[in-house]
Amino acid sequence: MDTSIRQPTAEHPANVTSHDVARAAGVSQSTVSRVLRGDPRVAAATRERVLAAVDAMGYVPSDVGRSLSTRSTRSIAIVVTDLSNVFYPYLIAPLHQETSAQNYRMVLFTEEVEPLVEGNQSQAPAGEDEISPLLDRLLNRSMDGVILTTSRLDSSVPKVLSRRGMPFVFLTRLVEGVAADSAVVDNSLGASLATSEALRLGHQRFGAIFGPSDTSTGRDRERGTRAALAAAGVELPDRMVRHSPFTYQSGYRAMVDLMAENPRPTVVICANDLVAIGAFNATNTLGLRVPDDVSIVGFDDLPMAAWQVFDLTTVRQPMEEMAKTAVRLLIDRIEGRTESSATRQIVFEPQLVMRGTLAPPPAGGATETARSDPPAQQLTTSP
Amino acid sequence: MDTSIRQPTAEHPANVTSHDVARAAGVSQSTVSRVLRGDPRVAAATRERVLAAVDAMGYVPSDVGRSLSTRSTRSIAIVVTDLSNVFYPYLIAPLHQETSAQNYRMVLFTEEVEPLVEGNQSQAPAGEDEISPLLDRLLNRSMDGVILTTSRLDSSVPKVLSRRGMPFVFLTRLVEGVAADSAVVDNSLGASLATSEALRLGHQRFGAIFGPSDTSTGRDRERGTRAALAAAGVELPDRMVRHSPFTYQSGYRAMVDLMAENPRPTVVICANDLVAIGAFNATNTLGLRVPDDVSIVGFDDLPMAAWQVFDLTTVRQPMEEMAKTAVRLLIDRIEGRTESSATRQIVFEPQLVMRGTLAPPPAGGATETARSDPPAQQLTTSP
DNA sequence: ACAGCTTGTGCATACGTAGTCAAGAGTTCT
DNA sequence: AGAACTCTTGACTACGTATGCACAAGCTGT
Repeated sequence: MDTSIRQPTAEHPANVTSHDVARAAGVSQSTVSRVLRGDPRVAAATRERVLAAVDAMGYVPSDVGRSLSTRSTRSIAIVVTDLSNVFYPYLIAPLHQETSAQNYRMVLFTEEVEPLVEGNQSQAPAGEDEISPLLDRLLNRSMDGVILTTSRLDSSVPKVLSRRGMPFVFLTRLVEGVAADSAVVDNSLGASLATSEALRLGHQRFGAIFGPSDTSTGRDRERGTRAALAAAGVELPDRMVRHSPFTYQSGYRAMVDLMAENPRPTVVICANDLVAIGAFNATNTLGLRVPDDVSIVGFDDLPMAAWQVFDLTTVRQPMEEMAKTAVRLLIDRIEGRTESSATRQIVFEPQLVMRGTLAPPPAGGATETARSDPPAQQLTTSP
Repeated sequence: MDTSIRQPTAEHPANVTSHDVARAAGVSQSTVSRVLRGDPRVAAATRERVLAAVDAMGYVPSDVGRSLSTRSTRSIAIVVTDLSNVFYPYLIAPLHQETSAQNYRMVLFTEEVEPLVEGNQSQAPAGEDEISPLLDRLLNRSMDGVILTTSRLDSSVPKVLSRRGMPFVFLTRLVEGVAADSAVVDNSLGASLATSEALRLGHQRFGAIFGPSDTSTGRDRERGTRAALAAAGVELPDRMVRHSPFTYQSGYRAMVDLMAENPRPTVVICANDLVAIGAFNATNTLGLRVPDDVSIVGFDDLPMAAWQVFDLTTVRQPMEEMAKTAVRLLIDRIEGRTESSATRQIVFEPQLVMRGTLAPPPAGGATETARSDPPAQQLTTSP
């Protein structure tokens, strides 16, 4: 009959548990649990009484208690690198939408560039993994599964997750040599679509700002572009190529750099939209007009690609659909709806979105700066 | 001596617990716990033995077990509305950085517009709160605290959190009538800075695209602009004012609409950068030049405001600092470092960032479309 | 040599929920 | 009327970690 056996920690006043509700309703804790889980084996009258007590006391079941008991946290980890990249919101929004719809929670993690700690316990026992802070947080059973969106090709994370039997899915980027479900666009095809269209419009002098070679997106888009050029017998000399991170700044700088080449390219294929927009702004600074002086092509089709001032020709990848697919693949696996052996690789079709930044090359193909030089200087175009 | 009493659920193969480690190391579970928590009262030799077992078995402590025991989850909820708004990455990135640095986890939630469920249990017992799905997830003790970034002024969430004793902080936007820590910029001052500068440059015919009136940011920025204009005796007729959500699209549309007014404003004060960029793009479509034909001012100073093509004059709010401050305020409160009575309202200084979109009005003050009309038509400028 | 202290360790329990098992009360069937 | 059932409920335990308490062993000082 005492009001409370457990002292309520005084910190969070009303820390009502199912035991408290049970006592108030004059039933056992099991019955409270059954009522709340919707178990049919409860008499209607009892159910009413319990629900009344729940309401009166403002009881909210503890998720932690439930997780411990069910060994499921209904939480999904999203691992990204550069959170401030404008690319992410368009991935995170649909990810959140889908996880939420499936009654899962979404937790963000960033994969720090692993700083290769000095051989602390380098002689770890056979079969053991180095547990980085990130891996620790993914493996401490607070997460039911993981979505990897930004793995570099050499990341150890997927390997460890795989070895530990932690469900995970690749989204956007892949890491090879690890069997896992994935949702990606055909990056190589996308890049070749854009490149082929530029060729069709008559471009012969290509420039490219490719992404980092240690990402599958960077590498595959580069491959697609090179393949399309090779098929057309058009060369892409090294001096027309830059590699840079997927950022505005690096796109800007690479473009300034490329435009100093002589003769300069008539079209520049960019690693993604953000890089392309950086490049676009560089042309603005340099006093060059797009597409009159130089054409630009992006990749992703972010909403801002369609903004009037850019009107960027780009390759669309269905990010929303990809994100939602990734969540579904993952939850299927978490909830055991996937035969554990086979992995599912979902590859989406890219689509070329024609807008205003890709047009035929300037008439004559000569550039302004090239005018003062003898034409076809370093050009080795095969006809 | 039996290898395992508990059958390992067969689902996640290696589900090693501290008991397993203890058995392997020949110590008690308590000792394992103490070693891992860094408790000094453990003999060096024992510590070694335990750590060796931990390594060999790849043991990772269960966060759920720990949370249940410590009644702390080290998780912070971030509540936002429109996740795909480009504004958020610049908030989320520093939030994540700081939570991560303080060894907390960051979980994203969205506040759906509460659909006002039909009076289900409208006669809830006195003092009881309607628990929406969001509130349920915030109150189920899986979160140590909450950062509210987008509350509309009429949101019930802060009130309920407050009544339940759940620590929370307002970031960017406020809700009045609820005592809570907050980190916001002085929106009113910021807007008046921008407006005053436009006045100083000679503008007399103002237009404004204000934000939603049910947000503190929208309302306060509107107030600041109106106050500055009133102080200068300059009118802001209703036909020169639009209210719209904080989005690109709505900025674009409102600007098209405003530019059809006759005479049209010589400067348009925008609710934030995204709206301003929408407005900027609209001028582009309409064939108007910025700032030659019309000046535009934003608010926020997103990185893209500095992009060459925009070069947007705007009011900077230190989002990174604000975000990190919010996290610190919250963690102080969670960890009981704040006297529970007093709340801390941190107000940051806005700063006008002069760039290229704000300049003196067109010479003569007459606009092209106004040329066909008698000048000073509806103008009631006091000298 | 003995009281008192320090150090190191294990035992037992709390945290809040889910779910297993058993038991009591009623019901139906033969 | 007794057997077999169904329905409803409570007692109990598992989940994995942290920690208060007790206790054993070693150590110090007089």
